[in-house]
Amino acid sequence: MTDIPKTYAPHDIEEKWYKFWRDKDYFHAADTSDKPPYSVVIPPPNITGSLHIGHALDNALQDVLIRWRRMQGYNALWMPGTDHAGIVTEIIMEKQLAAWGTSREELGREKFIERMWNWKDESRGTIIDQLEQLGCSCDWERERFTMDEGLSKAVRTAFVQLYNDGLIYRGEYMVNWCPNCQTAVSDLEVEPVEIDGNFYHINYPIKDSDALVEIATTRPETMLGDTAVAVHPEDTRYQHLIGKTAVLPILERELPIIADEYVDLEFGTGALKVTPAHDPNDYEIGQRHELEQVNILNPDGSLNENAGTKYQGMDRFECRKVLVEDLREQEYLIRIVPHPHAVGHHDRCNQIIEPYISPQWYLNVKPLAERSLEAARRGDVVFLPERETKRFYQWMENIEPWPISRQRWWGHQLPIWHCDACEELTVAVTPPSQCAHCNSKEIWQDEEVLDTWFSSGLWPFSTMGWPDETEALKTFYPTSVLVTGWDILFFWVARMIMLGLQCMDEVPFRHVYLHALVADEHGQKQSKSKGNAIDPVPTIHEYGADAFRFALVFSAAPNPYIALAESQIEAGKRFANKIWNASRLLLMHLDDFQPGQPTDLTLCDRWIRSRFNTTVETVTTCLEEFRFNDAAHTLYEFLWHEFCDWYVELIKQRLYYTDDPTAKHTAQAVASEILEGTMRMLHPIMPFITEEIWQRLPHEGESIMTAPWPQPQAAETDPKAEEAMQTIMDVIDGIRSVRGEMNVPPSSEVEIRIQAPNPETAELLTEHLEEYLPAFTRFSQISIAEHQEKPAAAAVAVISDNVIYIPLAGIIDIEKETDRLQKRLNKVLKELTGAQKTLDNPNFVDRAPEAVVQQKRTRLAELESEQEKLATNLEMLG
RNA sequence: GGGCGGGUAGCUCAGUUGGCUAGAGCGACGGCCUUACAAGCCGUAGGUCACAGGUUCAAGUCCUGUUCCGCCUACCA
Repeated sequence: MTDIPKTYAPHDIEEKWYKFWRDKDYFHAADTSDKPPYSVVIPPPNITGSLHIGHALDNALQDVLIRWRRMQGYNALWMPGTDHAGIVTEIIMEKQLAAWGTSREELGREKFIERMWNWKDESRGTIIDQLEQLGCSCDWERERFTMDEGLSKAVRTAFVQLYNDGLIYRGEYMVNWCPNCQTAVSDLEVEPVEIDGNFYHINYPIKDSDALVEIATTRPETMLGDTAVAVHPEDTRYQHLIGKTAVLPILERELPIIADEYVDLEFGTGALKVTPAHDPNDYEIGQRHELEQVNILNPDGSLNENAGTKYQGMDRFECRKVLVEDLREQEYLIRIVPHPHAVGHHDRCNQIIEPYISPQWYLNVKPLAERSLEAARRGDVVFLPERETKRFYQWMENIEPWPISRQRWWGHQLPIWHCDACEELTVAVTPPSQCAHCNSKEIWQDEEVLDTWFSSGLWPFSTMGWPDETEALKTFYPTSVLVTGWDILFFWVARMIMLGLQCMDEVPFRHVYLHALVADEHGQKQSKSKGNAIDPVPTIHEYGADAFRFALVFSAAPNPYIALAESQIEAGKRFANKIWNASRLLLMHLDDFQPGQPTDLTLCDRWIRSRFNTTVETVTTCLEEFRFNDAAHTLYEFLWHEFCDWYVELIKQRLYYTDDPTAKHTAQAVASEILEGTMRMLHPIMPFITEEIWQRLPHEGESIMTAPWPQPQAAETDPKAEEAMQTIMDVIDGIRSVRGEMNVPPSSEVEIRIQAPNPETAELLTEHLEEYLPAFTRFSQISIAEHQEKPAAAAVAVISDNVIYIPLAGIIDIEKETDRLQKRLNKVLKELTGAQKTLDNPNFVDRAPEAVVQQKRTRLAELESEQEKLATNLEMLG
């Protein structure tokens, strides 16, 4: 037992235990079991990605829940897997190809996809390995990938169902087009970014007159696609122009001047150029007035033939520059006014999005959203923290059709076949050999792929084998809780709820816990470019997985952001070391321990058992309520500041020196029992160190992972022991405080005289203090009596109605002692006045609960006693 | 424009349905290498809980307003 290293070295044990758990198959949850089910599906990380701190938090919390429920006796499934992450992954690959001097077009679709799969196979291990390093107890034999065969079938099945229900349709509308990625994206993928733009004021001549109308635009190049000018119908400035025709500068296209209430009288010049093909509002106006749509852009963002020969082929931003110069030269340009405004950027590549009309596939989510809202309102799914419910409602209530097609290659190809013969569509789960309408063999599959979030939306049931009716689905669906960051509530959580209700007729999870995003220690978002990101892997290496996990869980308050400082991880490491060393001490004195029930329990034994019992209750409640940080905090406080600071110190006497084998045995038994139980409670947060220590302690079973979660034992709650210990600890603190403040060196032995007017207190202190005190401070002799004479030149501490005298001849400084006591007295007086005032108020006595009043009275009496004793002693100092 | 969250110790943050003396980690200061731990131990200082009202016997906690910060959402060219 003495071969335990002095400091905790995480690396030596982490790998060992993880392998042990896996070999024992503890992570696996059976499809059928007598145990009640508990299930969580992992938010699948990008298969080609690596673990960042947000993942670390997310998965640490899931592992806490899973390990805890598993210990509670649930058949706990943590379903792992990865996501193909369509566009981002493809962009990274394209960059790599460019570096190799080639491109996806050059390779062709088939070769490109082949490369993607190779890359996927190579990099899969990275993120999985990182999750393992973190200690995640995922059921690895169930690992899934969004593009594996089963999940692909699920995607096609869901698509076909939705199509047959008339919810999927194709249409040519205005979409957010990313010229860089050359695909449509949904509203959610567009991030408005404030830029320092300009307002370009331009004169449009009125046909057959010298009059001009001044318009203002932030995107002058779109004028090449203008097909009207609009004013507000009640705008007196422009009444005379309505119905007339303006002439587009440069292209000289004729533009009807129309009246539309959309136009804001106050904004700009009040006259709006209308570009139905390149602005969502103008598109609507165009629909209302049956305006022509002139598309001036190619998919790559360059200008097409409709823009005129001069501008054709230019990129849109280059065109803007040239065009503005031309307008200036031809005296159409009036002025350029700086105008900061938000412009949509693609969240995956950060390039400016263009509104663009193109044929896309849409999912009409409105009916699914209504069902989801009903389910949420009924409480079938509960959001935590509660404020997230409102966000969910708000988004669901204002939901727009979801454009689900992407003009990319990496992803699930639409299960749609076009027929060259009859031009009808065949939509099927399995590839058809002929057209369903005319039986022609001249069919080909649509080249587009689905939005990645479509397959992610099926994740809670596709991973369990849907559309097959598997045992896993029967057992584990709906899952118990989904744990993820609030930033993907709409992207992912909302879609899973909609698709879960659609495909499974039941919400995918009962609870959604939306945790914080991790920021740095100053509340700044962590990002690689800022250089303030904490990288989990080196962090685990430096501090250990347990320390890192503890820091994450300890910080996981229900806030939108966590400011995680390196110092908190450091604190986690120190905590691990504390656990290690407390265990080390105990283990060094367990050589002769024969497991068995402790017999003669002393006061402190009963106290620590009672405190442990309370801790079990608190921690369990915290976890039930997803208050992870409170759970961690409670355990930290108990283990460090109660068990280590007091209990362990108190039993050293019995462990080291006693000749009484029963006394020693009791100390050994209680201490190991408490530590063992605490390790079990701490296991979900710090799995490795707790297993290592648990294995060395007396225990039942082969792993802490499968050991039962501690149950509160009502019989061990002992308020009397807690009260008595509290009194003793207060007295000890009083003595320590005097010594500390008077700078009495720890080595010097002082005399202690305690006046305890209450006979019960006097008896308690007489019985225990002499025994307990040596663990905390040195003294030559101690006397406890109901009355004491104050020795000359003594320092004084007042604890409730007890007075502690410490004669300090030669050390004591009258002035310093006077200051010290006066300061205490002031503090007491301040609180006393307040308490007196409260109790003098008849309304308080009448209306406050009896317990609160009684509490206040007790406190007042205590304060009066302290005040009196402090005053007397001050007087004696002269 | 609409909505949400926040302002508590030098820093980062806890503070369950209003009710004991507002707490923790880190940092600061003073003292200790006491055979589990200096990644430690002991002690000390530091807060008119953003501001102004209100409800209540009682407000960091509930309500109203003001202000500052952050975020989400939205079609102002």
